[in-house]
Order: sequence, then C-alpha cells, then structure tokens
Amino acid sequence: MKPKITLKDLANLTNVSVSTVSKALNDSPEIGINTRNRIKEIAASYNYVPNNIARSLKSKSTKIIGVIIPAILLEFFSKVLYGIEQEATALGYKIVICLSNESFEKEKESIDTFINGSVDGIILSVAEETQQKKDYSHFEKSLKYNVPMVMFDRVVNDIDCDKVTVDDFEGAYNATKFLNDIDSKNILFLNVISNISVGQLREEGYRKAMADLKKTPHVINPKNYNSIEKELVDFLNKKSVDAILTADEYSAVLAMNVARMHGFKIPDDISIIGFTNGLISEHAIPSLTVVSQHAENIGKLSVKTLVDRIEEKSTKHIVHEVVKTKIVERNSTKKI
Amino acid sequence: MKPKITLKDLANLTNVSVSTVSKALNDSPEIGINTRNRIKEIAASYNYVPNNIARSLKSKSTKIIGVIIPAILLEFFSKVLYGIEQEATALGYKIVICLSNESFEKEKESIDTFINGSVDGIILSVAEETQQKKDYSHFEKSLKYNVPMVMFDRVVNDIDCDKVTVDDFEGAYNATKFLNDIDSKNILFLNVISNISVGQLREEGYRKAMADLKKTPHVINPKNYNSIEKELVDFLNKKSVDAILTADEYSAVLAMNVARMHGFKIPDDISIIGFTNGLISEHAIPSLTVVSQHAENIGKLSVKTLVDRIEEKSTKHIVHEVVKTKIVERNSTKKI
DNA sequence: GTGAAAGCGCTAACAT
DNA sequence: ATGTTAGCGCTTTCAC
Repeated sequence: MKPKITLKDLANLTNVSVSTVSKALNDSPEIGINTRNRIKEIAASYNYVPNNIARSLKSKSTKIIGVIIPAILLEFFSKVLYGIEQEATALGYKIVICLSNESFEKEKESIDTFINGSVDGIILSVAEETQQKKDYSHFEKSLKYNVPMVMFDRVVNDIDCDKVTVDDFEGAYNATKFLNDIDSKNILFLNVISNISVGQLREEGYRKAMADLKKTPHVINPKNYNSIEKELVDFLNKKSVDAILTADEYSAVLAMNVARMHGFKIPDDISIIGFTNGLISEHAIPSLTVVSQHAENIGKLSVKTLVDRIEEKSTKHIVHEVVKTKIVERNSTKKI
Repeated sequence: MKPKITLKDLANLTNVSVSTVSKALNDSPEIGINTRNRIKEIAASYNYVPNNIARSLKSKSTKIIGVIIPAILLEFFSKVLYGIEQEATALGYKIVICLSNESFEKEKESIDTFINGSVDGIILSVAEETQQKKDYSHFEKSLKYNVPMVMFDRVVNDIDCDKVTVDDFEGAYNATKFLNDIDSKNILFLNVISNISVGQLREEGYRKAMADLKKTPHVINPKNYNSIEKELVDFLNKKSVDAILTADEYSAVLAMNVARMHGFKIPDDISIIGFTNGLISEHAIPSLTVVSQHAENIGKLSVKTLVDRIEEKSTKHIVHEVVKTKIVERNSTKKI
C-alpha cells in the first residue's frame, strides 16, 4: 500500500504552511477565499483524503461503535445488526463487529480489543457460556475504563450499564393468555433455552399466566434440539395437550412436525406459538404464530441509547429500555 | 469517558522515561529484567492498555478489514460474514462492516470511509444498483489509493482486483444435468435475479447444459417475487414441465408451493432445485434439493486472499479464486 | 541499561 | 491572512 498524500505534501506543493492547508480544507474563514480555493483544487487533483487515524488520535473520538454478538447465523441477531447499522449510519457512526460465538473467552477478548481506544462505545448481547459461568469481570473492566456500554436482549442485571431488552416475561404471559382465549385447555411450555436469561424470563411469564388462569403449568426443558422429539413424544403420550408455547422459533417448527407425525392436526388438535419472528416461521407449513420481538427496533434503540451516553446528552442515570413484544397471528393457532 | 492512563503517566509513576516504559512493556531485552517486571506490575495495577489508535498511526497498519455487503438479511451474506469473521480473527484482524443495502450511493460512501486509512484492505460484494448502473468509478478510486480489495460473489470483471466467486455457471450446468439424469424431460429455468451477475451466469450455465443435452431451453424472468406465481402458472398452463431449476432459494420454495397448488405432486410430477443452501431450503416441506455455494468458505477464502495481498505474500498477479458448488440432494427431486 | 528526541498526520491555540 | 508551535500516545533510533 503506497504512502498516501499528506497535509505536509500539500503544504510543499502549495507553498504555504501545514496549518494553512488544514484550515483551508476545513473551510476556516481565517483563510482568504482565493487561497482556500487554490488549495482545495490542488488537494482534489492529488486525491487528498485526510487520515482518519490521525484525526481520531487528536480528537479522542473514533465515531465507531463496537458490537459484540453471540452469533450471526441466528436470524434474530442479524436483524438486530441490521437495525444497529441503520441507526449508527444515521447518527454518523460506523460499526465494528466481533462475534463471541457464545464463548466466554472470545467475548472477553473482544472487550479487550474494544477498550484500547478503538471505539467510542460498545453494544453487546451476552454469550451463553458467560451466562452459565456467571463471570462478569470483563464487563466490569470495560466499565472501569469508562467505555460506555449497552447490553441488549441477553443482559446481566448486576452490571451497571444501559440496557435494552424485550419484554420476554410479558410476551410469554400474553402468548399464554392468547392460547387460553382460543379455548386451549392444556398448555405446554417447551423450553430448550432455559440456560439463558431470556429463556428463563419467558418461562416465568408462562408460569405467571398459568397461575393467574388457575391452571397447572407443564414445562419440559430438553437439553438440545435433538432431544426435543423424544421428550415431547413422551409427554404427549402421558398427558393430553392442545397447545404448545415454545421459548424459541426453531423448537416450534420441530414441535409442529413431531405433533403432526403423531397424528395431531394443526391447529385443530394442537395450537402452537413460537418466539421470534423469522423466516422459518413465515415459511413453515402451516405458517407459525409467533411472539415477535421487533429485532430491528432493538438494534436501533441500542444505538440511540449508546450515542446519548457517548455524547452525554442522556441523564447520568442508567436507562433500561424495554421493547414490547407483539403476537403475529398465522395459521398454527386456532381461529375462534 | 474519562482519560485513560498513558505511557507518560506510567513513566512518572515509575520514575523512568517514556521510552523505557514502552520497551519494558514490549519485553525489549534492552531493559533489565528487574525494572521490566517492576514496570509491568505497576502498569497492570493501573490497568494500563496501550492506545491502539496511536499504534496504528505509528505503524500505518490497523489490522482491520473493511467489509461491504449488500444485505445482512440475506442468509447467504450472513454466512459469508461468518466465514470472514472466523478467518479474520484467526489471522489477527478485526472487521468493520458497512451495508450498502443494494444502493450505489451507500456503497460509494462506504468506500470513501474506508480509504482514509482506517482499514488495511476491503472485501466487498457489489450492490445490485451498481451492477445496473455499471458505474464503477468508486472501485477504481479505491484501487488508485492502493487499498487492497477483494470482490466476492458479485464481482466486476473490468476492475483489476482479486476476486473470489462461486462457479455459478458450472453449478447451474451440473444441476441441469442432474435433473436430466433423474429423467426429467422438460426443464424450466426460473430466474428472478437476471439483473445481477450471478443470475446471468446461472442462466448461461443452464442454457449451455440444455444445448449439450440437445434440449430446448425454457426461461422465465419474473420482475420480482410477487410476479412469480402468475408467470409460472401461465407457463405451466402452456407447456408441460417436469423439472424446475431456480436461480435463487426463495423462488424455489415459491415455485414448489405454486406447483402444488396446481395439483402437481413434488417430486413425483415435478422435481425442483434451488440455488443457495439456507434455512428455508432445509425446512421447506418437502425439503429442497439445492446447489450449495459454501458461503462460509467464500468468506474465509476472501480473507485469506486479502491478507496475502496486504502482507504482500501473494504474487503481484491478480488472483481469481473459484469456489466449487455442490448439489445437496433432498426431497424435492425424484430419486432414481 | 536508560533516556532524549524525532516523528506518524492532524488540529488549534497562539503568534505575527 | 498566514505561520509557528505544541501535542494527541506510541515506537524507535541514536546517544549516553
């Protein structure tokens, strides 16, 4: 990569000082309009572009937001990312992305690379492994370094930073009520993600709704997607079920297939609702009724919150924004 | 964001000079082992982290790769991104991402923000609008600035830079042969993306295969997803068709549904193959046979190619890597 | 073994 | 209206 032209080069070329060139290019009124134009022309003809690194060093601001997400292949996160990028661009920021791939170590390393001055702030969603280890020292570290940080979706309550979450509790609560309203008698909650915060919140919302409805809750927590079929079949053989709420999207599709293979008609015999409004819900047959988290909005709101903090427009208090969920009704639930 | 501790602060704290501190922290043998350790301890206790911006300014290398993709919500691109991130991390680089959202202007702006020294190189896939306008001046600009660049998937042949593509021509050629091998008589090519390079290449591959098979090619080019149904139905009513190859993934699912609604059994009456191995292919019913492009590998290979160029390990010649496609056989095609 | 000094490219306070 | 100078935080050559 051959050296680019610098202010100094331009100064030589134009026979003025570096500062004059700098001021001219920044349209400072200090410089006469004619020299200003002359300098600009020469700069343009040499394709001059100011070096951003040098600027950042001087201004102590990079206009870059560091983003750490657990997985890009989960559609939810790529939607959030879409929102983040849009809002960041609108506010004049760039984003640099690290993927933790659900690993504690990678998350920690990512934090380290962000607190060395290369970003103005951090947006992140906590890795699964971190939530299990409950080791949050790296977050505390980044706070100690005074790098503004906002956590979204998967957050750690003990960490004193801005947060943007989805109302998982209420979303599950409402979905349960919804199933009840379409006359479901026995509602099962299928939770493969009980190891992460959002999974737990959704389960609590379900339990609360069942309690309010004076119904007995039924929950199964398969270890992973492979064990769903067996556990679900076992349960269906033991108890009668006419509605299933799942903590994620993919489980709902699997549950639908399992139920159908065992002779249930959907939605006539069993209604199914999943969490997350993604491609596979839309294209499943029948299409899946889901609790939508407005992923894009979460991304946008995270950026707004962070930038407010960076530019110190926001109050000193920690803010915790909660994005409301919405039920998107499709064909996996009975119409009444 | 309160000021962080610097080398200078450390120098005061330890009563040695800045350069001594710098050398000590970088484990220079010039510095005595005892002072070295003393300084390191103090640095650690003050949570010292070297400022990366300053380093970059000095070293003229950022260890950052700029990535410009047309859309993050297309699964193909998020898979490529996954590959890019993995390989970049492995080679000690970070990535910063811009989304062109298929817009010429955004793509141009993104290039501008990358050629100001903030990245060591650029990886990109060309926006749809750019391919239609055929205005490639911004790419020429970035080349003039000597920023290494690699284009992947959607590339511009006229631009003199490294490229990584999928063998779209061969992929379509092979898929057509595959359909012929399972005894399809009338193979239709459904192409909604004839406006971008890869769509054209796939169509050419199909036409070549049909020519080699001495069959008459049949192609329909709907303007968008909404017009697929009508055009396809019109065609099915006019001609007999027992196999459909589509230029993308989503069209294949739509085609499958349209065909079924019109009384065709899949795969018994019509076999269908799509391009791109994504979630919806896997979860469609029946699951879809596709031409897989190995998105992740494309990402990894792009990074390797770029880093070779950045670190000048590669020869001076432009390289054009071609990733082979593979047919993933599922249930939308007849078994023989 | 340690330090002084220059310089990466830019900005801005302070001369002139 | 233009130039001089210092300095952002770091590395590195050269001197002691």
